[in-house]
Amino acid sequence: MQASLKSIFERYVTVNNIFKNKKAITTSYKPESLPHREKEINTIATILAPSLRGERSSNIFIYGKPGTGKTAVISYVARKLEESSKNGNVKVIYVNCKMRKIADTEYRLIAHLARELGEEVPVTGLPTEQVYNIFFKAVDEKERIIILILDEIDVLFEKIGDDFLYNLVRINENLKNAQISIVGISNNLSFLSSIDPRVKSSLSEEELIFKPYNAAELQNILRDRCKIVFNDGVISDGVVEKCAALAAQEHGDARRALDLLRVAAEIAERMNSDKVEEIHVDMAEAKIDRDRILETIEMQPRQSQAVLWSIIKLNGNEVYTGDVYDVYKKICVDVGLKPLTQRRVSDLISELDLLGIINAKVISKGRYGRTRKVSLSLDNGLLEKIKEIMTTKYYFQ
DNA sequence: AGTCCACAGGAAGGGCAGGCGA
DNA sequence: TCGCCTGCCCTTCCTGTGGACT
Repeated sequence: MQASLKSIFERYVTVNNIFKNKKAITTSYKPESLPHREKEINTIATILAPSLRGERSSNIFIYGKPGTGKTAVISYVARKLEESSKNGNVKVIYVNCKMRKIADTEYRLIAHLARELGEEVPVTGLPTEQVYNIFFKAVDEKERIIILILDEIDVLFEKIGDDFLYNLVRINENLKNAQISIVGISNNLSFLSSIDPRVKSSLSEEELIFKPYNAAELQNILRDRCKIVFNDGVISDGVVEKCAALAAQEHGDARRALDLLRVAAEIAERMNSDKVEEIHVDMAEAKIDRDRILETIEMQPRQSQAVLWSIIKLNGNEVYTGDVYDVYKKICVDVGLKPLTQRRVSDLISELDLLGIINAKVISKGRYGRTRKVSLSLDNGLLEKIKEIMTTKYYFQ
């Protein structure tokens, strides 16, 4: 092993100046206290408490912007509830509806729920009705209360409509032994107004709104976490304040604040610094955005990358859907891809827009038609990096 | 006011893969 | 093996649209 490499590894093994418990700042960490959410915790606990006596509690609909602690609070209460339930008669099932391959179709969602209850359901092949039957049977197997948490429920609704919700909120009518309570979590308040009124009234028997954290609250959250995660004195003055202020600008997102702190500390560690300084937070902010976009682009299917490449090649001009499609067809010939129809390419442009990689705005050019004006939403440094990846790794010319 | 353009975007359905039960 | 089912990606067909032009 080269001497320099050896010294790098040795330094990581022998000294770890910054982190005391790095796991405590990862997304999977479940904190033992949730500052500034005591009221919400108590409210939810009060609503769900009847389940401990074997009675069905009201369904709850929770709304709040990302990073306002919705998932953390409900997971915390659910965990405590399961711990308090004697003979395990309370079962909590948590589903993140944003997860692909788990909850992006009605079949997959119900199959996933059935699997959570120990049933085996094939990935495809069965009629959806049969999967419902398997799930209903598993639920009703014994006397118990099931609390079903559907996180980002609006995402699922957009994909598959509200039939599944209709079936789930009415499930208790057909159960003999068990009862189900549903907790729906959403970032989007208008979601409730777009669902079937019967489903809406059942789903939102209780409603809770999580307000964004302000900068002072975010600072408290970060300071609490710093005590667990970092060694004493490694966080310089102003670092916590800066992370909190940046996250407060983004609708009071605690997750963003913690991410900034974590990445800043990692950068400081990599730079051999004994302390995390404000400059590391600036670098962390740039790195988080950059990594997210690069990772997203690399995960795109080749057709989508070809569309993006055609937009990159046209960058700097007035670019419309028709122009993108013309260049895209040439690129397909160059790299041996079968060109898709304009209709499909139009959808791919929309998807890239949704991912925040490009901006696509529908405009009308009068008698010259209605189209989308497309531009890149990437800074020059990132654009150069993307060009490098696209040409060397994916062979676009 | 009517026409026209270049699409946007919804709906329907084809074709394929993967899987099940008989 | 066959018929049936779902998911996914895609095409085809269609209607709708905003504003420049006539």
